[in-house]
Amino acid sequence: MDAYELITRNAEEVVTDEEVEELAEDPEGKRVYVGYEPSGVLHIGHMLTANKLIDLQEAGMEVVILLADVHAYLNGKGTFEEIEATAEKMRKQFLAYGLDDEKTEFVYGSDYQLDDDYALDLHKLELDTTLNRAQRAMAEIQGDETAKVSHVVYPLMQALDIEYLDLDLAVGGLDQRKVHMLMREELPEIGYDARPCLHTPILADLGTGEGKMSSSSGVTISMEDSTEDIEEKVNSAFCPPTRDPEGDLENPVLEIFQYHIFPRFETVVVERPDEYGGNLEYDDYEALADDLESGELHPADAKGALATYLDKLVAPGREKLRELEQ
RNA sequence: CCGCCCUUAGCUCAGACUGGUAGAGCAGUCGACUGUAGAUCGACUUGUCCCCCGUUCAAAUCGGGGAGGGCGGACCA
Repeated sequence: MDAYELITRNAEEVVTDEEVEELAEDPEGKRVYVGYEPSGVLHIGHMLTANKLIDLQEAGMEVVILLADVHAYLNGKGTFEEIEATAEKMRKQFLAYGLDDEKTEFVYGSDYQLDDDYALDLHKLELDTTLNRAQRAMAEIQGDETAKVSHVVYPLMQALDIEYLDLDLAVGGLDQRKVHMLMREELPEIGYDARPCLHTPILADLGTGEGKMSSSSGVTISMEDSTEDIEEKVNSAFCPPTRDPEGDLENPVLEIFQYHIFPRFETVVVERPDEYGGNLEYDDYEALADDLESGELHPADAKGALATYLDKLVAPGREKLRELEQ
């Protein structure tokens, strides 16, 4: 797999393709980031962007993880002390998950976001951005809450972070799209370069297969889950024997194979009783999805394998959490 | 500062006028059927009715006070 392919695989959107192609020509030492509001426990959504970061490290890039404590504060997630504690837990789980300690730089937002020059640049952005625009950028992150002033400052800081962390590429879920577009428009207005960005998809709800509605309600897999929890959640997942379920629905089991399992494992072995034809082995996602579609692979067997591999991904983080509690 | 509206199950809300031990839809849980899930049947669960004080035999409901949330306040029409 060449660098460009590795950098862009499984991305839902690349902005712009030309700019990323240029990065891919010499990825060594280029800086990329994802910003996370600290939460004590890593979940499957964090893991999805982390997978992309691992790809980028493999391509030779330097990864910056922003532990966005100030953002969390602005989003009403608690006191700084509380946020700090969860951020540290989060950092350790990312390392346990498989990010390279040598090539990963963890930065707290509060390390630089309270400096004078940052604050002045932020005000410059405020002066240049309409309330309406900032609020729209924030809508996905904010949910149903009534907008506070802190909520409109939030995306402006995200834009500014990309300059202050000296990045070459910004990564995020598709829910970050409007924030990144704001960044691309506004950074040049205050004299900085717009950066390219890369968006991972938002996977469908595991329980219902309903897509595109970011985080919120449904079943989620996290580092807190025991092996049994994972088996149970995966077993109760929506999984018709097809790649394209009726209507707007997606097949979340296939999605997890595509975005979480195959990027991290060379081969996937589906254990199957002789009664149903014995074990199956796959080297890539397409082969597995084809077999599910054709009926060669039964959803129940696919789920068994999915739970096994998901558990392998979660196990180190789960272990780390256990250590931290002692 | 002033005015109006809202607060009841996890969610959206009914019930308040006319006091009598709290309801619906969705969600959730459990069975049946499928070698998964869903769909479909069948059953089940769910409460600080925002808080305090008062009236009353009895308050989600009436009265007073408070909290939280939403919307509004010029001119023009």
